[in-house]
Amino acid sequence: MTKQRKVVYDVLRSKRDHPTAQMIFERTQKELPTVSLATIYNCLEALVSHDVVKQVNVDREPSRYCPNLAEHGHFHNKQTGDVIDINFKPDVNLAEFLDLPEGAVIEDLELNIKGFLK
Amino acid sequence: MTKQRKVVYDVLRSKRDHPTAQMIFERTQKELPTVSLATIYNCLEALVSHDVVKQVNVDREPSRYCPNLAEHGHFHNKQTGDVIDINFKPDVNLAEFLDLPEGAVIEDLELNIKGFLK
DNA sequence: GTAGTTTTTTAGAATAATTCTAATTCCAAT
DNA sequence: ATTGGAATTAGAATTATTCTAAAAAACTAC
Repeated sequence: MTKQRKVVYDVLRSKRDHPTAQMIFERTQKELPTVSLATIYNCLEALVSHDVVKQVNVDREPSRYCPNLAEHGHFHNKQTGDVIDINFKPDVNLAEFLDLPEGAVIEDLELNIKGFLK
Repeated sequence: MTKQRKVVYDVLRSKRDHPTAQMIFERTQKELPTVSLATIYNCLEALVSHDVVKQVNVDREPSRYCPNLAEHGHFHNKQTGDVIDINFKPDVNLAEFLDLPEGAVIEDLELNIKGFLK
C-alpha cells in the first residue's frame, strides 16, 4: 500500500458512486495535487488485481470502479447516468437458474441492468 | 436493407461464434471485396439499433455481435476465448431474485459469466 | 546512515477500437 | 434522365487505456 494507492482506495470508499478513472483522478488531485492519471490507472490495476476493488464495465463506456466486494450486479440508470449496486435476494444462487454447459466453472459473474426509475 | 447490411447479417447468422467487427469485416470481404471497415461498423450500428442484432461487451475487449434475440447471457471461456450463449432455465425471471430499487424499469439485462470448462 | 536494489510514480508517447468527415456512389421517385 | 436523400467509402480524428523511460521513493543489508 503506497500513499497513492491508499488515497485512491479512500476516494473510492468515501463516495460509492462508481466513478471513472478520470473522476477518481480529479478527486485524488485534491489530496495529492501532483498525482498523474497514469498513477490512477496503476493504482486501480493494483487494487483490482488484489481483489479489493471491482472494475465495472457497462457497454463501451469508460470503466467504473467499485469497492463493494460482495457479489452484486449494477443498475445503470439511462436517464441520470447513475450506476447503483444491486444485491441478490438472500440465498439466491444465480447459477442455478442458468443452462450452463457441462463442467462450467464460474470465476466471475457480471450482471448489468439498464433502465430507469419510474 | 442494403446489400452490405444483408451480407453482414448473413455472416452473423451463418456462424454464431460472436465475432468482433474486425472478424465480420474479414468474413464480409469474401462476399464483398470492396467493403470497408467503416461500413461494417455502420451496418452493425443499424442492425443493433433496429433490434435484430445484439452487441455483446465483455470487459473492455472489442465488441462482439450476436443474432440471438432471445433473452440470454454469455459464457466467456477464459482458456479458449470462446463466447457462448447461456439460456435461462424455463420460466425463470431473473428480476425476481434481485433487490431492485423502487420503480425500476428494466430495459436491458446483460449477464456475462467468465470461467472455463473443466 | 548509506550504498545498492527494487518498486512506484510520473509525463508524455503510443495503441487500438470506434466514430467522424467529406466525397462519392447508389437507388428510388419524379 | 435527373434529382434528392441515404449509404458507403477511405482516411483522419477521437479517446480510454497502456506503454516507455526516467526520476523518485521505499527497502535491505551492511
